[in-house]
Amino acid sequence: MRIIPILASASYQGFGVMTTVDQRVEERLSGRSVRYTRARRLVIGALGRAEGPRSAAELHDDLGRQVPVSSLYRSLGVLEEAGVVAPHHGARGVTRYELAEWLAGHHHHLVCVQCGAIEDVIVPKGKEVGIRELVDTLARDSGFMPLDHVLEIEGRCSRCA
Amino acid sequence: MRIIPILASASYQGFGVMTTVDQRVEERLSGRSVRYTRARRLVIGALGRAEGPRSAAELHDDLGRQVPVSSLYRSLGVLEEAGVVAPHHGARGVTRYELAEWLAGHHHHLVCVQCGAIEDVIVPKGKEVGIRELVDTLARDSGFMPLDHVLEIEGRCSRCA
DNA sequence: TTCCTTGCAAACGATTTGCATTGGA
DNA sequence: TCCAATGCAAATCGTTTGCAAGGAA
Repeated sequence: MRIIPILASASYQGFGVMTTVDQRVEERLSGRSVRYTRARRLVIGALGRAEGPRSAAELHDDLGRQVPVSSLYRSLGVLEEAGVVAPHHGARGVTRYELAEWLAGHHHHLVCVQCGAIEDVIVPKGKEVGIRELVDTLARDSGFMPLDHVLEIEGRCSRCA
Repeated sequence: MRIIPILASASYQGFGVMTTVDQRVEERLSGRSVRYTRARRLVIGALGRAEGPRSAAELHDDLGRQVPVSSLYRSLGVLEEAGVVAPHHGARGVTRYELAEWLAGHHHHLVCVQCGAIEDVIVPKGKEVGIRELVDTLARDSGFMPLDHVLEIEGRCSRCA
């Protein structure tokens, strides 16, 4: 989520000055009696540094293979349950995770159909409001209760073009 | 894709009167020297009848288990390669397929986070133009070559609400 | 102590593939 | 005819889980 420096930075959304992602996660987890263990901290750190959603295997590499893949799956599961990370389902049945929106800010995805890489993008506020209204209308008209939305832009990234 | 009767119907986009999905697929495949076999016809028929993307397992049921799952995977692979169907990656590593946009018309998805069901929706033309412009801008600004886009609206469907 | 987390390996489920057989242009 | 498509079973690959050991409260 590094692309969104402003939203992801220290003081965001009512958290006082100098509240880091790590601190906000810690607070949320303790409020739910969920331990913020070493492995979980490493995962949050890696996701905070990533440019987009990461899979368990990718995180395993990102973290220098010091955390076994099965533990990553378990950590990701707990963090997802706690609403700290959110899953994204991509090609070849791979699930990638990213920090939840209250941590990373609302954004959309550029998905490379060639190499599978996913990059985050943010939409200018004005446009985003338009999208949200559209989403609400479409959902309501179908008796659907909208919770979130993502605009997935598929194409070829600069490297694969 | 049944939700989009007008776009999916007989005469669409420059194909003469009474051109069915089946005929258009036949034409496209023969133009590429790809056989339109019994299994492939059944798959196209089932997708044409579906309300949204279907997985290999779901198609297996839809077709009364007369086509083995492995054959469905192979048919879907060929049809995807030929640009006749398009994949959608969902929860639990399940890939669902739908007719490509030139057959089904451009649309978006309502994804139920509870049961995983996906429903197609179309956006009024005016709004859709706005989305397309936004997509082009966002992609270009990131050195990305946009090919397609889907607005995924996640929420709870009427049955799960 | 007591409950939660971790690591390893076995289990699972979706998808892919090898191979012998069948089918379509 | 003759290569491509199919069916079945075995193999893959991402992900989940059982179980014993390690940690924190």
